[in-house]
Amino acid sequence: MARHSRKIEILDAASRIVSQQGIFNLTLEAVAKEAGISKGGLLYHFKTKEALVSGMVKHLTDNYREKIEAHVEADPEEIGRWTRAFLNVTFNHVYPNKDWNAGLLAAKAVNPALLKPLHDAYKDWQHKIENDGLDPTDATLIRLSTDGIWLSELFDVYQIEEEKKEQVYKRLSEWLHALQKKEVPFSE
Amino acid sequence: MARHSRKIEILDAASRIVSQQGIFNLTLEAVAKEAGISKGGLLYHFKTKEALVSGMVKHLTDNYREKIEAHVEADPEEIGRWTRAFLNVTFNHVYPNKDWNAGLLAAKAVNPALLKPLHDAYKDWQHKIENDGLDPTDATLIRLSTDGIWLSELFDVYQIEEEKKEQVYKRLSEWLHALQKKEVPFSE
DNA sequence: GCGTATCCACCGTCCGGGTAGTATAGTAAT
DNA sequence: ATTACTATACTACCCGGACGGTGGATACGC
Repeated sequence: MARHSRKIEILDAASRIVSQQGIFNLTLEAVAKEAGISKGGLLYHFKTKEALVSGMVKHLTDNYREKIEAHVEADPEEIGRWTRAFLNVTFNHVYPNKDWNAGLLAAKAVNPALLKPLHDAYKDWQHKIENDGLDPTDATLIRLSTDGIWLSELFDVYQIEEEKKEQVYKRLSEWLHALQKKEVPFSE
Repeated sequence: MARHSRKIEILDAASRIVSQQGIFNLTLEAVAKEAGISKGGLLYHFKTKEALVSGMVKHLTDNYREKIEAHVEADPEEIGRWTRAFLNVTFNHVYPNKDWNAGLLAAKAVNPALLKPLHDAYKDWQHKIENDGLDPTDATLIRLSTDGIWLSELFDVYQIEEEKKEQVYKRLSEWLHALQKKEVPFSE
């Protein structure tokens, strides 16, 4: 058995607890139980609670990064690559997966500085999106709408019907397609 | 002295603690101290911690509602009223005020069901925005971008320069203005 | 116009329960 | 011998909530 995958099992268990039972139930004992491990075993892998939460953020950031990079590489069209990757990955992978939110909430509660890996990823993407061969402000707006869907669902303020959700996604994709036509020269 | 304003002072104190020190420091004692009151006095006004957080959500929802309604009433142009109000109020009042976030985070942590007043407000606004005399999908996109700005800043994943922020706002306003021209018949 | 009863807004303390983290002793596989 | 744990016990602390006050304002009876 890949022994080091145990760490990821623990991270997943922690995420499940946060998304199903909330931050205040993220106790070391609860995580140990959910992961099918003893408290001592948990502390062997993560020396403090903060280290555990830090691991959650790193884990989700790595996954997010991987998915976006894979999408960019598989995209035959150069213009709008990053914006398209961000839209599609966020909408289809991140957004429906409640556990992504758990890391955010846990970090924000325990110590916001732990969000740094995610900040760095976003700084990177924002830069890529602004230099994606599209009008940078329009590309940024597509990014923001996408985040808006994700994050407003996190607080259950989305309040948009399932059917409209698809329409929004379609409209965003079409808009992105149209933006390709009025190409903006790459600035780098 | 308006004695019942004391409740609002307590709510503000609680918000300050959450936004400056995080959820885990939102203890009754800390709130009491920040509000310049004793713990017993605090419990007189809010019988449980949950009641306190519930008060935070209600307070911010009421403020949000008032501001949006005032904006709608002051708007001479009928088409796009609600979308414009949502954009302007969120961008200029809610978004720069960190304390608005505190209520969200506190409720999500303590008991997500406490967010109901805010859900109801959003449900209302979303309905108004979809029937604002504009193309409903485009209007929804404007709403989502606006939320995206607000909420991504909450997790510090905004990562967009100050200057670009204004550009985004301007682009959104222009877009809204352009949408007015290709009017869509009111559906109600 | 004076005593008194009630109520309001608030104070200070105490207690039971829970939690992070430490310690320690042991096990099984490599 | 080291790694990767299990199991249990213990400490030191903290927090929510209950409870029993208290001074001052207001209302009521006579």
